[in-house]
Amino acid sequence: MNYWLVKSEPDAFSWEQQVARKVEPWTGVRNHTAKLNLKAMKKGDLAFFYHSNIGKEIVGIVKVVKEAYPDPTAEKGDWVAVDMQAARAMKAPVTLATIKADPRFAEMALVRLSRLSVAPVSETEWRAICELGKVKS
DNA sequence: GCCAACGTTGGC
DNA sequence: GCCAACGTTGGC
Repeated sequence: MNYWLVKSEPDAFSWEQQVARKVEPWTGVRNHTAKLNLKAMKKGDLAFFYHSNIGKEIVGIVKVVKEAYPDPTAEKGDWVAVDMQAARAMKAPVTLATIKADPRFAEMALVRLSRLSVAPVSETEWRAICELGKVKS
């Protein structure tokens, strides 16, 4: 069981839309590092849903319900998508500012590789963020 | 194969 | 609106 963090600009696709549609393909990733992370996802893995640009906070948790398959939105190249299902909302959104201010998260990919849109999260980090967000991990 | 120029992402 | 970080492109 692995943990992840996926970013979306709420202008393009928000947590509210994810909740409304329940299961949604996670498409449009066009970065090789992010693609490798998508391919490493297993059914049942959990990911934080992060709002980039607007909000800059973790707002919910999604579950991988379908492992990597060819991204239907890609015109060429072997890009992949996974299907995500809304699992639960953070009771208290965890902001980037909070994460940056907390030394426990100094090594997080979210902090160190700010442009990476699909990033791994360690189990320790996962538990700590769930605590801050007041949801079960 | 190197590197400068340029484009994109995303935080501030 | 600016800028840092990073990826991509194209000339050589």
